[in-house]
Amino acid sequence: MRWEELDREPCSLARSLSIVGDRWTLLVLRECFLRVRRFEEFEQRLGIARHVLADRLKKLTDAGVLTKVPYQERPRREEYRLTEKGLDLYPVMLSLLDWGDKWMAGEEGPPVLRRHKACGKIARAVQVCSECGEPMGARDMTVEPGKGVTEEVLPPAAKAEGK
Amino acid sequence: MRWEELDREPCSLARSLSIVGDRWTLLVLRECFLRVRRFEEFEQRLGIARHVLADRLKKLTDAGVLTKVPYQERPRREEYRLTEKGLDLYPVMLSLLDWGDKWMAGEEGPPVLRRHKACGKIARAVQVCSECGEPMGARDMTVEPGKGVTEEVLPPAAKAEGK
DNA sequence: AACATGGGTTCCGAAACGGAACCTGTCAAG
DNA sequence: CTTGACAGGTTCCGTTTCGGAACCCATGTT
Repeated sequence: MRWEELDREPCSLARSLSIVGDRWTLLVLRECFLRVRRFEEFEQRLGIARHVLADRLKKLTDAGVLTKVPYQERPRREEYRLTEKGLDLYPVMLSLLDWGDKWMAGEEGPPVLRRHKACGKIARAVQVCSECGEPMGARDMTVEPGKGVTEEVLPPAAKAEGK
Repeated sequence: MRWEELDREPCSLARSLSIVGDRWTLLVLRECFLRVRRFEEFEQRLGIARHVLADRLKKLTDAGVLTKVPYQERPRREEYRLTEKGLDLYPVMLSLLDWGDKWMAGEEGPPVLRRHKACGKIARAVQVCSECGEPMGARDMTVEPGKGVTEEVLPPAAKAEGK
């Protein structure tokens, strides 16, 4: 599996990682969700090398995750904003945040708290089934090949389990 | 922000990424969730360079995400299994899978389908609030600093919003 | 003795990264 | 009308990391 061809792998995880699966991209997107939008502000807050930042912003824009919107002409300046596709990455951020809160926080607990506007409480996310509303854990699921994918892409152990 | 110090950043996302935020780690973990456990099988299914695989497995084991369990003595052979900490990464996998299914699938739809054992249907995950059960979207949340974190870590736009 | 097996380690050239310097429009000040 | 500032990059160079192949090692089989 080569990195440049990840986006054509028959696996949605691999395809997602072709966009967000590197050192910096998800940190850039964290800033986007915190409403950071300008090159300099990304750079200062992240301490990322400028050319790496430029490259990530370009890739995210090309991928349709961010979009450049002008905020002044003469000289033309543009800022980066999340598209719908980008906003849809929120569950990814949230699940990583929750995992970090649970497993990587020290004595002091989570460094940043998230409050749910609807109920006003500090909350974490629970994943439930889109069809029945019951919780979805790692071992509550079976996998099966979709269209255009052969059985072999799934390892024997995973296939056996579906039977 | 230096890569080697990511695990001490006051941000659960950064801390999570210090473990899973590179090219290969989440793909290795995908295989783990598909019940792949042995060095050779990881290598063959992923096409990863052997020393990179050895390094990732060691780091995941050191981090407590995987554990080595012997499956034979003489010669001693060990396989890698997900710990509870590792199984807890399922929401991360699932949210990346769902995003890829939605945004990166072509004409043919998602390459692999996930069926929820509880209801028997092909399903995706929905994130709901652990406190009130209502959906949690990107703009349904506000952030506030936790213990030991000063206001400055949050950008002005994010702070203004909480008011 | 020769070969196979599982799980690595070593070595080398290519790619990605970190840090600093430099470039490009535009405007404001001296 | 030169100088400087600002935002947003690009270029260059030395260090890490990666991809690919070769090699190592304990054991068991032919």
